[in-house]
Amino acid sequence: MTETLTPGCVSVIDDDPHVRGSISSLLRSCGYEVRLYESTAAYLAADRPETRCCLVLDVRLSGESGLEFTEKLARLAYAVPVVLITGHGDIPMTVRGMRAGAVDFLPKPFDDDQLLGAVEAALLADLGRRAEFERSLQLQRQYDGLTPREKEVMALVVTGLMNKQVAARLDLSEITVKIHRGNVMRKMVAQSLADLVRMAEQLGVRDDSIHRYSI
Amino acid sequence: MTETLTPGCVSVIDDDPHVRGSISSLLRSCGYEVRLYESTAAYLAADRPETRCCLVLDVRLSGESGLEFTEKLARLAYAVPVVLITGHGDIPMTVRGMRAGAVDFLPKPFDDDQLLGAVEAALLADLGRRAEFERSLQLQRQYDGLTPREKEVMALVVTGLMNKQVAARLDLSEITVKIHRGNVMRKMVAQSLADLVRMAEQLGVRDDSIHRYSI
DNA sequence: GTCGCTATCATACGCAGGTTTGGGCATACG
DNA sequence: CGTATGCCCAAACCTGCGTATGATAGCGAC
Repeated sequence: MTETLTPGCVSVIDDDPHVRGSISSLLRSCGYEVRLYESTAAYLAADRPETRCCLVLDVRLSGESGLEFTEKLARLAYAVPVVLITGHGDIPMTVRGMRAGAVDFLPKPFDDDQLLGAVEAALLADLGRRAEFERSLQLQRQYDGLTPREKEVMALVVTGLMNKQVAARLDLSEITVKIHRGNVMRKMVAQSLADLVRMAEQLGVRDDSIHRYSI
Repeated sequence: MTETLTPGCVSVIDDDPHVRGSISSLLRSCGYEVRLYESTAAYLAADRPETRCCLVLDVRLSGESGLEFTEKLARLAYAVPVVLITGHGDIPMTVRGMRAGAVDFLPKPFDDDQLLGAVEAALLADLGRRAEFERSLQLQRQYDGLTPREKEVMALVVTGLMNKQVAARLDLSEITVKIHRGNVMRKMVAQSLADLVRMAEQLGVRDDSIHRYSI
């Protein structure tokens, strides 16, 4: 019965071998790739899956708690979607898990369909997140290729300053600003100022010394 | 003991008069303005507070459930932060509430401090949300003031097209595009193309007929 | 019908953006 | 020491943008 819509890799972290086994057999029977870990440390030590993936994580673990780990993951640039499961859950724990960005929070025992639904949602979430992450990584690589001066010029240009104003602010001649600006456009592979502005927005690049009138 | 950091108005919706009364006295003693309702319908019928505000909402209500109401609120442009409270909560209910965007989910009975903390967090959230809402409202008003043609020109301009290209796409002469473009800048109160691009981003204005190479 | 708004276009001027060519200076790396 | 890189500037040139000024035309409101 392989009716999986979005195939992918599910990493299961649970310190109970029996739980790992039953979840594993369920997911595998549906066509998912499954990797099993007994602790968050073991998971971190392993390689990341290349394909779409998610995490099924027990809240109560011997080492680091599943909640703490979820919160830690949320602080990363690229967070894997997490499905939390627990045998002894309560409402405050659920609140904390969901706040940390968990896709779902399932109290044991749960139906097969509940877990499958949560895993499916998590893999679907990873689809979009992964694409966005790749884009922002590429953008960051381009931005890192700029020289310090070019970054300064870019920050001022995307705030809407004219070359003349940029030159005054950086104590340069206008022609120099034009050259830097041209370099920025080429290195960032921006085909228009509008493009560059959107890239800067996504990178969080802006001039701190200016108080903007809008946004 | 008025040690409130962010004063504001708390609307309490609970069908139990006793609960309303006790929550009310607690919040009032801390300096909050409190309004009491016995149903979501009664809340909707009343005026919205002008100041910073939040909602304390019982999950189990006689009419519309608190969860449904929270989900409905979340679909609005400007959603009031909600603190959910319940006497008979479980984990799936908590998951649903938090997914709907609730700030907190408190099982009864709760400590005074728990409610106060949640209300404080909700009011703080409303601070930022309210400012952002005002800005986007203002922006929308300006955008609505554009003529259809001006909106078309704006959409193409912020994607990075030159006047010449915009003219070709709309089958106009370049000078006409320039005039429309000037009108757009003036009506949107944008001081630079960069400003206009950011405004368009926030408004969700973009040209659908073009496949963008980035973002 | 007249007023006002929208939309269209033309000519022309001034300013801003962008590139090329060419040059000078400092620093870092081998 | 030579080379590369980053940074700076200038003259010249082309293109694009923005704004007058002026003119025509359709359309809805009063």
